[in-house]
Amino acid sequence: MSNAQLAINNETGHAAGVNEWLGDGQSAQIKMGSSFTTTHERPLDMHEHLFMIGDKQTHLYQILEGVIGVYKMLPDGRRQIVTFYYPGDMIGGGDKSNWTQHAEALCNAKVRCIPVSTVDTLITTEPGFGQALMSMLATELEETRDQLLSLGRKSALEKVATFLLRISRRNKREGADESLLHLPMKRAEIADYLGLTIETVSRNITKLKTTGIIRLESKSEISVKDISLLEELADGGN
Amino acid sequence: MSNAQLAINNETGHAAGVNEWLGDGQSAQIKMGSSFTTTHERPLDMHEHLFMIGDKQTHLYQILEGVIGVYKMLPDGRRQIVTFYYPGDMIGGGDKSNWTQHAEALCNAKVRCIPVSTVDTLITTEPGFGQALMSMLATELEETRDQLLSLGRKSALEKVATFLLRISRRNKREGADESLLHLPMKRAEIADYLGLTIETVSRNITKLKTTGIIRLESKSEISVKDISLLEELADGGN
DNA sequence: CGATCTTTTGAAAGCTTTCAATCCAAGTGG
DNA sequence: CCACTTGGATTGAAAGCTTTCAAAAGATCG
Repeated sequence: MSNAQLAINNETGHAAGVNEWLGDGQSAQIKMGSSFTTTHERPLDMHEHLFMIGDKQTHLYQILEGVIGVYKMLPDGRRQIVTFYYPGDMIGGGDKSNWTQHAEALCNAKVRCIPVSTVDTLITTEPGFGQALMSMLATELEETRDQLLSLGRKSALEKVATFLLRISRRNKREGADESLLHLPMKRAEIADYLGLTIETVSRNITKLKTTGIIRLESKSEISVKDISLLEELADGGN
Repeated sequence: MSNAQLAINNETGHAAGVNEWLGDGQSAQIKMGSSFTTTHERPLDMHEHLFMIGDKQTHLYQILEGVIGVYKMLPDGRRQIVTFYYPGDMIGGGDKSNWTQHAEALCNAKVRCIPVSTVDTLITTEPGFGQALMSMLATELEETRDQLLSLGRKSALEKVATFLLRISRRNKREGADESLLHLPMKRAEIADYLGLTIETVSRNITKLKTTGIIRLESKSEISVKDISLLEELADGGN
């Protein structure tokens, strides 16, 4: 059970243990005491919605493949992506009966659907499961607060640097190359995540490229040439 | 036990039930099964820190009086306040052993300190307590995501309007006058919460005043003259 | 190879910040 | 009781950064 998928959206490196019960995505079953509960997988095409705001929260989702973007919108169409979920991450865990935002696949994806009733059962029958869920929420809150710092106080260049660094760190944590970043999402989605426009994102990626800090292998493939410089930029270099 | 203090930082109106165990701030004891655990209160002067980043997380705190600001900083001094905690709110509940941000009293305040060991005990002995904590975290995550939308996608005027509206709704929820807003914090703290400068906050409050949407009774006392207009502004008027 | 979607680049406009000065309210001391 | 001091809030003008509008350059797909 120890593999990269064990991470629960844990940017901070916490070993949130929800997957100890939910498995690593290879099995379709969840152990509950001595019995098992069957879940089902759901494939998602690029841009397909997993749920929309107001939908009844019937399941928790574990990302198996691809990346899911969760976002909020203003009535006039402005959009803010609040988080990207990667394989191994769990979506849900709150106590709301309805979703309070939209979730859309940013590329072809696959999720495991766990009925909320199963989750409720696990909480009462499996000691530690509730704690794991709590830990997951706490980690997510922590990351969201970091993002607040980015959106509220960082310049466009710093935001982009922070974003790339976050991907680099995720790679490192999962044993992948921390210098080779894959961006599964479009510039528009990076922009909506960083509170910028497409053009500003593009310009600042170009700036990082010109400075020699990164290299664009392709539009969605970036190699970091100088991580320490990137870190300095991301934290408001000092 | 049913009073305004029951709210757990619940902007969304959720009746998170942690205070069912922790009481309403009038008692110094917590019921644990048939026994009680004693906690202690701690008064805080204006600008006194409740904890600093990196400090060991020894207690959870329940706000009894005043307002506490929780913030993060960049190495060069830029600050982002991630949330304001009001009476009835709980600080903590994550699973981190150390605080990941600073907490400072914005005015004279008082908190009840609950040892983490007590919390751990409550989680295992009091059915429902863990759920209540989880609910609290979920609500906080939700609010933080709303703030992301503000910081990432709203104009300065919209941010200020949203901020005032949030206070108005808190008042309403607690049975206070939704049209008379008391701002316990300085402009500088509003600015650090909204990702703006003091001057921009001031200018936009003036703008709201000039438009007749609000009236400044004093520097920290605002009366809302047209709530629906304020709401329209806050949500990106359409 | 043409059509379409995405990214990049350029130039002007706009909004927020920065820098500076003034205003205000509260507290202090004579 | 009235200057005087002080910290905070407001207002003004210029600078700066990001957005907007527009167009060109790349990709992708049939």
